[in-house]
Amino acid sequence: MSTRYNFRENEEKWQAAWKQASVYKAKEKGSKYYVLEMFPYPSGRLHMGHVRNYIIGDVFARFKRALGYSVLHPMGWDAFGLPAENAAIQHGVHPKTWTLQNIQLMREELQSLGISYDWTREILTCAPDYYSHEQKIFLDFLKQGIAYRKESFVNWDPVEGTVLANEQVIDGKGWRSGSPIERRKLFQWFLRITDFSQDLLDDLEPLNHWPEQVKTMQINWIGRSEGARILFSLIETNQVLEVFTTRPDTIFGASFLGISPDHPFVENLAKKDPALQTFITECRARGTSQKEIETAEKKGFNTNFTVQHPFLKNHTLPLYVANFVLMDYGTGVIFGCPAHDERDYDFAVKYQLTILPVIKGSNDEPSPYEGDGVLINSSFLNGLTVEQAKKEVIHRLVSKKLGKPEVSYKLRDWGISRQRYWGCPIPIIHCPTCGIVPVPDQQLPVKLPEDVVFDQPGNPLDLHPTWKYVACPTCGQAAERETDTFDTFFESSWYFARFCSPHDSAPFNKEMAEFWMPVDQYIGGIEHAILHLLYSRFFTKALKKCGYWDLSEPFQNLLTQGMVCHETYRDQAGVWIYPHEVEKREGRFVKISDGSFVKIGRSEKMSKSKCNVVPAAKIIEAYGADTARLFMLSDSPPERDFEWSEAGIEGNWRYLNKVWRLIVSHLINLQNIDLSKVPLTFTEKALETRKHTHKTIAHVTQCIERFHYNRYIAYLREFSNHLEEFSPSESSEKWALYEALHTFVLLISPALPHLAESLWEKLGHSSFVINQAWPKADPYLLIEEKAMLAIQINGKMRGTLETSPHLTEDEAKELVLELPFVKAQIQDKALIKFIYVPGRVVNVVF
RNA sequence: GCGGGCGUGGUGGAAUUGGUAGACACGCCAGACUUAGGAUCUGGUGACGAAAGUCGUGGGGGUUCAAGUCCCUUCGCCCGCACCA
Repeated sequence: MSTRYNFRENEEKWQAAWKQASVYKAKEKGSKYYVLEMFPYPSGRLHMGHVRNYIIGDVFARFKRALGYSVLHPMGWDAFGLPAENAAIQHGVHPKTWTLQNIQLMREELQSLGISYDWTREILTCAPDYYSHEQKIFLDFLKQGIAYRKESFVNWDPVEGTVLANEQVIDGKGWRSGSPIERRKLFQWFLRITDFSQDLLDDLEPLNHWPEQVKTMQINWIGRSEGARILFSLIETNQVLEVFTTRPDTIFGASFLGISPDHPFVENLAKKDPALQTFITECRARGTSQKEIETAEKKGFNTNFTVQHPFLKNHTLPLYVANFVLMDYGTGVIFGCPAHDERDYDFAVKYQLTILPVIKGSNDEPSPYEGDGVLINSSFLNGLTVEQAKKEVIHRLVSKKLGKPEVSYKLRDWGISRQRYWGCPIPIIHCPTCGIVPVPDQQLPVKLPEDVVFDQPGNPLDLHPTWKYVACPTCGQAAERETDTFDTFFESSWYFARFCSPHDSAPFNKEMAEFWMPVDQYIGGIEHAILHLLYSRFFTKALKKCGYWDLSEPFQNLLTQGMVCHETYRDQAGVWIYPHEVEKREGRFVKISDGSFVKIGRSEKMSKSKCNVVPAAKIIEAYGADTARLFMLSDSPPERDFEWSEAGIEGNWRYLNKVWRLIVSHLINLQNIDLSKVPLTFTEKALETRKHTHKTIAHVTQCIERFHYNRYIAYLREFSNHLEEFSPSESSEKWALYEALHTFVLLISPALPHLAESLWEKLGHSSFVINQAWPKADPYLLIEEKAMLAIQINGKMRGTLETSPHLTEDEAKELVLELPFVKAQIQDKALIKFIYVPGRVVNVVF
């Protein structure tokens, strides 16, 4: 009898059998459960981060299937994106070829993991069959006023003559050219996500099964704040500048007005002021990323204009152009109150502006003081609290017609134009006569041309010799196609809907979508906490507005999983090297090629640049899918980072074999008895095993429901340790063993589906274990009659006492105070307190 | 800079949400067995101590009969910041 489990043979066998029987095909009947993992970008090979994500989802999908749900568990490819174009530039391979090859490889790897996907629903976002639908969706957005065009900034590389992604801007310079980047304005398409700000905020609250931190991040991102809009008139002209502030109460501490360099007023002014023009150019000599803008040194430019203070006659404030004032937030103009705002304070110190405290805290706080307090130096506001003062100022502004209350959001409209080839073409035609003309429905899809070249800077679509030249659909005159493509977040904002009816001629079938949606359990990386999830939520609402469905939120439950990390290694020269180039010899790590010592770095997120990646395919090849699955599940809870190690995978491989031996070696104990009859009485030993079996069912079920997968595996190990030592001597014990082994195999099946099938077969079944119902724990076998009571004296642990968990406080007191070690400690001192938590702890305080 | 997290033995992590810290493993140590293996089995393993015991959940302070868990403060690391996906 083989003592080793042949994973290669068995995994292949069961994968083929499942496929043959179409067991994972989703059917629209009964109670549905939609499990979705974030689909991958086909970057080349499946990495451990993907593997972890899909295994987490698979365990849950299999569990729900066993509980009797109709499960939808699909997979697809987020196939448009920048890396394909980079590959085209670097290696001369066409983005489509590169992408499809990657998908082919990754699909095979994914299938070898034995994940329960319904592959008949596979989606490729780069296929016209997918992206044509989003052109339709875009045109519907346009009709509803959700899509529009405006000018906005991009990262411009003046050497390459190309727009760069933020990722391609490193320290303010282009990644290839090394040339300083400038912000340049371009007409681009936007989606009015800001129209949904309040809905996106309000609908977050009932999402009880989303991680609190994700909700908090989204709330902060949307950034609702209540404040006031205040009008300031310029002394020198009769113009008015509008300021949004959340601190109108500090108006008497205002010492300057700061205006964004990108404000139209400033741009106008600069036409006649070369010095200001130079200042603006300086401010724009960096990328568009928020981090870059906010960490830049604070700089100002005195316009020599002044504005009238709304409440103080003969009091004016200087107007500075300030690089830290963002045009995208509020009105692009602020009033600076240096005594009570950090940034204003720094600015005032630099430009020697007045710093007048107007709020007094309870102590003498150092400037700037951003806390609560009582108003001082503030005319009619003196003595009021901050809250009261805000109300009063707004009231007075309204009566003077110099302002009004206002709610503002940090959330900005979503720019979806990309000046790139490998994306979905925006279905718009620019006509010199008719202007912007949507491509008519019957002319959809606008397909991406394949005959493009990447040997010159700029967008290959724009440079294509013929593609963009078309007749205007309205007047028939010569016109040009829009050559920008969609942001690839567009594809991932509705793919979950497409999965419900992936071959439908509409973007999705309403009936099907309303059957499967919302996604019951969504799983993906925490790095998507804001953008992808917010955009998908927005799309769901926008699609509702366009009549696609009657749904407001796409994802009922959300699990954000942690990253997969690995130790990093460097050779003697300090060059990063891969784990497979390293070996442990006599307790030290050496480079296999030359035996030199290897420097071990700390564990970091697996990345190609640090060479600490372990390819999924290699692991599956060496240990099999079930071992990889087990390791991924057993070591860390899903939401935490996962530490990949050679020792870890080895240990789990050994456990797999242990399970195999456990069942196989017990088979002899199940012979020659009638297992179909439940015995009327059980020996104490049999009963103990039965209790263990049912407690394990209860524990495991709860652990899986709560995604405590590492504890799920821990309970299985504890149970198998028990079963290893169990040797039945009479028939009720044999029956208890039979029950235990069958239950064990059922319980491991979501985690180790191939091994479970093999063992199920060994136990004499010809059906699939994955089609079996999930076991139910017998409540009578879960009852505890004994509890270990912890005895504390003055809060310190001093011993334990085995008792019934149902003792009354008086009974417990009587028992505990008679214990010798308790008596010895108390002696004749008076008892002050006796604390009793039934079944858990007593604390004797004297 | 702004927003959100995390921190428990040599290692990954447990700890019915304030009630016996270290479940379950990995590693290590000792032993057994053997057709000498990437095998299996048994025992040990938080630190200090001969023991009684003392100390222990990044550091400091606090609340409580009782703190890994709650509060304040501090340090370190990670994620996101709107054109990577």
